[in-house]
Amino acid sequence: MKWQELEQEHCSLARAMAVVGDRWTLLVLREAFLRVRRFDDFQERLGIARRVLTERLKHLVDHGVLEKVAYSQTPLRHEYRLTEKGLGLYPVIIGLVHWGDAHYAGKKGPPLLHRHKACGHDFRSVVTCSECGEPVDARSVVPHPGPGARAGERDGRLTD
Amino acid sequence: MKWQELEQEHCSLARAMAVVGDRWTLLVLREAFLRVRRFDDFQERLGIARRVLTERLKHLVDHGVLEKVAYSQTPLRHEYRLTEKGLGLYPVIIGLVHWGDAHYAGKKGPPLLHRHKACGHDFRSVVTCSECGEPVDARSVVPHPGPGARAGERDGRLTD
DNA sequence: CGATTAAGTCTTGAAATAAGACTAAGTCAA
DNA sequence: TTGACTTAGTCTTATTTCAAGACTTAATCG
Repeated sequence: MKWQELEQEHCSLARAMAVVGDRWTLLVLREAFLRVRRFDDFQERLGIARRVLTERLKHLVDHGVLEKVAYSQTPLRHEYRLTEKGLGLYPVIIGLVHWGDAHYAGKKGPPLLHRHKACGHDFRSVVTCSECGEPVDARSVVPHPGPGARAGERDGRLTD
Repeated sequence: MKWQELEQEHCSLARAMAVVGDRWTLLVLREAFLRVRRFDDFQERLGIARRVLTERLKHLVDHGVLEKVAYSQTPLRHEYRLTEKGLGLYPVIIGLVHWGDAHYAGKKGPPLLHRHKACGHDFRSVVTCSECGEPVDARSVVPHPGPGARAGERDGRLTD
């Protein structure tokens, strides 16, 4: 399968991966969530090849994850900001960070903590059910075909 | 930056990306969460090049995300199963799926729904704060250096 | 025996990446 | 008004990775 064909895939994860699933994109977004906005800042902090960064930023802008906003008219300069759609990736980012913290932090603990403004505490993210509010993990979920499933869809199968 | 150098990085997200951040790995894990376990099944469902699949599975096994378990002695055959560490990636997977559902599902709705066994409802994942239980989004979080931060760490900076 | 299954390995041409030099257009300081 | 600097890229080249699919190995099945 070619990578671009992913966008045509039926699965939501595949489509999400077509947008954010390459080696660099989530690292670019990490920086964006840390309020990095300018080309050279992304480049320097990540050590990414400039040509690749150009392409990734364009891809993210094309998909509405970032927007290019002028912050100066003379000379004309732009910066990249997360859109609402981009902010919607926060659960993914924080999930990866907390998984990394859990398994790869050194003895001293994680390099970065996250404080919840509303309650003032450093927190871990807990995924809960939108319907009952209880925490959810992989074993407590059963996937099944939804309204957008095609006939013969294999996903959601429960065979074992 | 070379891709392998990511493992040396200090940031938890970077380290997580070194394990699961390539084009194919999260799709392999999606299948694993759908209880796909065998080489040929992964290969066929994903259309991934066999050489690349071999490499990815080995990488995931080396990092303790999957484990290789014999399910037959004669002939000797193995399957790949998620470990506890691998199951810990569920929040990331479900986050990506729900983001994909929100932005890329067709008119009919998402192709796959997720039922919470405990309450019996199809649900969306809601990220909440481990300390106060309230929902959390990007804007309600302030990152700041943690115990594992190095002097001069740039992450967590709040400059704007 | 010959076909089939499972889990890979190997080969080859095509595509993506890393590293860093170079460019364009404007600002600032002397 | 020249020369250094800033920002946001583009371009080039060598290296690495990937896609596609043929081939391999070892055992079972009919």
